[in-house]
Order: sequence, then C-alpha cells, then structure tokens
Amino acid sequence: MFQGASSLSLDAKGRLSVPTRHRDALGGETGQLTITKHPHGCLMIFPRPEWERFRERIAALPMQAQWWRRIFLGNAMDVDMDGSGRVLVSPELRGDAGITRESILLGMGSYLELWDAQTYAAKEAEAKQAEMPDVLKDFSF
Amino acid sequence: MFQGASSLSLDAKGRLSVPTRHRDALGGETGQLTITKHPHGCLMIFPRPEWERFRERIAALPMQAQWWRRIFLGNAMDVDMDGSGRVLVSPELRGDAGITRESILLGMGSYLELWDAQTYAAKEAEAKQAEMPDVLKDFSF
DNA sequence: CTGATAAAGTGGGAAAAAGTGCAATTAAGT
DNA sequence: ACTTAATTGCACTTTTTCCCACTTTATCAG
Repeated sequence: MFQGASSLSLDAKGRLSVPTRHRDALGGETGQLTITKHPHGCLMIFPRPEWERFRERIAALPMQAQWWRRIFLGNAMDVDMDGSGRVLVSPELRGDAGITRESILLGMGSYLELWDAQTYAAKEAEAKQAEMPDVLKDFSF
Repeated sequence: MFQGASSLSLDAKGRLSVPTRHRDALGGETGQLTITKHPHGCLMIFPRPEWERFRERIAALPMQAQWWRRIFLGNAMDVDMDGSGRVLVSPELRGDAGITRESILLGMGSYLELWDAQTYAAKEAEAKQAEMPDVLKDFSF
C-alpha cells in the first residue's frame, strides 16, 4: 500500500531515484515496474503485477473509451530499476507531465503518482478552491 | 503485446525505422507486416498473422459497416522490413494520416498506431479535456 | 555530544547497440 | 541499350544503457 508524498529531483539524464521506503513494494524481486500517462497531467507508476491487472481492465473497455486506451496503454513504458534503485523516465513521458527537475511522488494505494512540483502545487490549490463533489456531500469524518 | 510510445522520424524516402523492442513481435520470422488506415486519422500496423485475424472479423461485418470495410480493407498494404528493420510507408497512407516527418508510434495491444506528431498531440489534448465517457464513470483506480 | 561506520544518493564514464545516411546494384521504362 | 528510379545492404555516428566510484547523510556507539 503506497501512501505519503516525497519531494525529489530527477538527475540530468532524467532518472528518478525511488525512495527507499517504496523500493521493495514497487520493484519486487526483479525491480520491474511500469510507468504511464494519466489524463490529469501526471505520471502513474505501477509495480509490474499491479500494472498487468490494470491493463486487463483497460483492454476490456469498449470502443468509446478508445482514447483512454491510447493514453494509458499507448504510453505505458516497462522499465527496470538499476543497481542503485533508479529508473529512467522517458523523455516523452517527462515532456507530457511537464516534469523538469523538481517533482513530487505521491503514494496512491496500489500505485504512485509523479507530478511536476509546480504543476502539482497549482492544481492542488485549484482543487481546494473548487466546489466539493456531490459524492462527498454526505460523507462524515 | 505492444505497449508504449516512441517518437520517431521517417527518412527522406518515407521509411519508418521500427523500434528494436517491437521488431521481433511485429515482423516475426519473415519480417512481414501490414499497414492500413484507421478512421481516427492514424495508421494501423499489424504483424501479418494478426492482420489476417483482423481482416476476417472485418469481412464478417454487416452492410451498415460497409464504409469501415472500405477504409480498413481497401487501404491495406502488405510490406516487408528490410535488413535494418525499416519499412516503407506508401505516400498514399502517409498523406492520409498527415504524416510528414515527425511521428509517434503507439503500442495498442495487438497492433501499433502511427500518428503524425502534431496531430496526435492535438487530439490527445482534446481527449483529456473532454467529458469522460459513461463506461468510465465508475472505473476506479 | 562527537566521531566513526555504514548505507544511500549522485554523477560520470565506457562499452554496446541502434539509427541514419550513403552508395551500389538491380530492375524497369523509354 | 541506356538512363532513371527504387531498393537493399553496409558503414559510420550518435544515443542509450549499465556499472563503478565518490560524496553526503543518517544512525549507532563510545
């Protein structure tokens, strides 16, 4: 179960150093994981087995969801962690999420989200301003 | 299983250099594949056996889908990879998809999609803005 | 509280692989 | 038969990937 945020910075080659506390859960025995786009403007990072499950669900979607398949499946990249727990985030994915150097890694349960630091701050502020969605209206704390 | 995006550029002769990670799966033993139009404005690229299967399904469609049969079947081109893993994309197909030089290759499961880079970026941005289709409304991550 | 040891993060460099362009040979058309 | 165009194979350059070494931080013991 992933949770919590980490501030981190990609190196000059676009490599992401996975925080130690997520390393085992994310890479498993073999260090294999999968990165893809998210329509909200961040990247999703899955342990490989978790990605397989997600992909099955995507593949089962009907034609009207073709664009979601393009975004999730068409942009997914299988990557391996190197000896020091780093993964290379491809230029295409970095470009799409606007990730330059400073970024935020969010634990989101079964996967992680990688955001450009500035983009995330802006979007979070926006979400705080916005109206509470209906489904939350009768949610009690 | 094809997945992932690659930025690539056709050479002056309109040849596409197939990314190494897709070469075996796409060409098989003989390097034979098939390219055709897709109504959304891109090209579809199939390994030959996968194309045969797709063609059977298209051929079986009823009369109301006659135009889709024309688009898929009528524009299909059988091509071979050369010794360095390149395939020639015919001017007709390139023209239809608006592919000039810079293009994007998307892995879509059983086939690949080839897009003009600009066209893809524009359509993807549009899709992200758009309302989520009903089938995805209760899709949880 | 300070120092030492160990672990993790960062950067750079070298080797291998992939892409791009050129040239040569073959085929087709005039 | 000769010229032109197309296609295939080869070679060189560029990119990518993997690994090693060094620096910095954290933790534990004295």
